Amino acid sequence: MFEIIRDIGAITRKIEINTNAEFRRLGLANNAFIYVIRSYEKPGMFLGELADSVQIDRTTAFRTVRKLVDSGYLRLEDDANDKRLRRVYVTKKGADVYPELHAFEQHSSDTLVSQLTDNEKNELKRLLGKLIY
Amino acid sequence: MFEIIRDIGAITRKIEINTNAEFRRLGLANNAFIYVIRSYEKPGMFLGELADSVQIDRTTAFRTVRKLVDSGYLRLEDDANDKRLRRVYVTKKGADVYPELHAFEQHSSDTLVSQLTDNEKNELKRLLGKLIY
DNA sequence: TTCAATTCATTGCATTTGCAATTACTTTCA
DNA sequence: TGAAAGTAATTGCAAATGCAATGAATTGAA
Repeated sequence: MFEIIRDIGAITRKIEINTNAEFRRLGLANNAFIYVIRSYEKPGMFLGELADSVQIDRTTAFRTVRKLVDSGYLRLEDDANDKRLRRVYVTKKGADVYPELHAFEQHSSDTLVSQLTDNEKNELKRLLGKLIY
Repeated sequence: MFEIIRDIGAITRKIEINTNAEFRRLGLANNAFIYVIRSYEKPGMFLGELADSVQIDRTTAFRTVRKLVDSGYLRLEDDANDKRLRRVYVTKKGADVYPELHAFEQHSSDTLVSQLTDNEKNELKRLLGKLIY
């Protein structure tokens, strides 16, 4: 059953290479596009929460977010109650680029599952949702 | 359907972090363990072939393999017919460590699919095999 | 209520990464 | 055959990465 791990590892690396190449022109390579997408969809996550949600090392995530703040895609806001937390939001620039990012993600996904029937697509989604990691 | 891409990305990153932590003591972090496993199972791939089979950048793969040659896990052999090619084999040291590497991979995989029935496991494997990447 | 354990963000540092370029074959095709 | 195109391995270099450590804030348990 280890083929599952190998398959998803290879798929992930291939998609990351493609997507980073696609968004390098926007300054969103090195998986930076991920943070813009997630912050748009769920505004106000704190840094560690955001990192954990995509399973990226917190220090790497921290530095990428800082870069995205510098380049104007994201902004940070101190939490009112817990002084440790800094919450992440997209700026207008981030919101403006979201549709393009998401469309490419959608396109990558469509290509990936293009040989599956609709039933199989749903089944795959369901099964992936049951995985424990 | 983009959830599929997100799920497998997060799973892959999480598993890589775990596995790298596990095999750092053997000098096999940074995905180095992957090359030992693959070279053991399919001896004689040339460098680019090995890199492509796991979807890792060829230059990164090249440097990792060189490190593994230096540390005694792998060895290279010039191809007899095509002078460009260098084929990769495990050494005794590499072969000796393979069972442990594969057992951990097996264990990670078992944990991942532990909430699935046997039928679901087989179905997941089948569906992943149909993906285009 | 106090102090130990936990959880944040952040930094230091050595290592790794990967794009772009180079060199050395090999293959193709006119 | 011979030049052009394609495919290896390899290197240069700037940037990214991630483990380990730090300090500040919060939580929990006695």
